[in-house]
Amino acid sequence: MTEGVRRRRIDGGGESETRDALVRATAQIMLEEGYAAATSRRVAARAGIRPPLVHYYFPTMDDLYLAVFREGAEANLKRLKAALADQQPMRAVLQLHSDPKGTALQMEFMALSNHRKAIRSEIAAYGLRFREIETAAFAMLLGARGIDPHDLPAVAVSVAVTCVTRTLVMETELGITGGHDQTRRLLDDLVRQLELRPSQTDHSPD
Amino acid sequence: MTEGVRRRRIDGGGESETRDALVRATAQIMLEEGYAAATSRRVAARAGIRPPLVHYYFPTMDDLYLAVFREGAEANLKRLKAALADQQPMRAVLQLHSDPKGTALQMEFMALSNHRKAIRSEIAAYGLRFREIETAAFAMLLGARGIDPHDLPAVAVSVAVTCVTRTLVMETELGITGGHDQTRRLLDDLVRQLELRPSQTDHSPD
DNA sequence: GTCTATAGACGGATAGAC
DNA sequence: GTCTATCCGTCTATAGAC
Repeated sequence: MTEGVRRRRIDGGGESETRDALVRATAQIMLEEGYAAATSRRVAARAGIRPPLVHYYFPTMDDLYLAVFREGAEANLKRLKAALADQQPMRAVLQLHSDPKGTALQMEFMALSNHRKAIRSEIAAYGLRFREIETAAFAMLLGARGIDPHDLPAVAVSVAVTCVTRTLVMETELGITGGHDQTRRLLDDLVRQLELRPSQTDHSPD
Repeated sequence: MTEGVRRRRIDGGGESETRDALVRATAQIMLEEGYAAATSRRVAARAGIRPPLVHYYFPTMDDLYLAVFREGAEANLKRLKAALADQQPMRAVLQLHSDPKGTALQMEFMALSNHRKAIRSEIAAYGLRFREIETAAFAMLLGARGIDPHDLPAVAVSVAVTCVTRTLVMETELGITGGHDQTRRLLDDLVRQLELRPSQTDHSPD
């Protein structure tokens, strides 16, 4: 198996310990100090290697950023599918959406995509895939409840869940939490209609 | 942050044409290419001056970023107050929240604040002020409609409006628009209760 | 107020030894 | 695969002439 001079190993994870350490280090730095701090020298230091080795695994920094995004996105889609297979899928999905690290990383990549066009399309593609899967699952839940899609479209629930959870996480990171509980209750009112509880426990005082 | 040696004119706008041009240029570059592209050299070029002059008006780049944020925030609060005084306040507020440029700039500053702590507290303070004003106004509208704050808290409406509009704008920028119309309808259902249309103003309890 | 010149740090990326 | 050494570009910021 001969390797081209310029075509280096920027493929999927699990093949090289160093490569995986680099991806992990980059994600951590992006989370802690923002994407602008994830320079080749700093990710190398965090991963315990020398800077030039970064370019052995990732010819350009964009390749590294894309690897971080792709592996995070793939892991997230796996988590989504697991959540949708949960006994209380809505509870599990809301919990997944409310993960602070996932949201923060997503924000960093959105900012990055502002001047790295290669990353922008990747984010959009992932966002579409995520929403399609979630919407299909919600549609089934709504259908099982006999809810008319015209009254409450599954895609609207998916979008609304994304909107509320993401913004609440961002504000919480900033230190703003006023009104969050009340807003979550609003979302719960919307979302409770989709939850088929195993024991139909009703604890909502109407 | 270097403190004290040189105290230059980094105060409010309107006093220097060059200073205002710098602030405008910085905002434009942040919008078009992201905050990382708003370097001293590039904002100088866009403003038609030489790089060192940037530091005459703004000792550090953080000072410049803060000026951009402060002036944008102040203008936005003015717009909010005008919208709340509109005959159809909810329509006007929703329109204000849906401004793509305002949202995009806000996102850039949130990303910036990740590793520029001085900016973080400024954003939080502005966010709190904005929400307080909006919530107070919504509370009056809800009260005029005789709606129990326990059923629909004004602060929850304010948060929900922020959540949905901001996320929809961000997704639209990315090229994702599926489900947006349906979600807006959902928000409208929530928000319509607050709108006192001119044709219905004769019905005002309390 | 605006400029030229430049210091000094940091960054991406490559060559080539081992 | 990993290293040392290095090139070259860009950045923030300052000094000082005008």
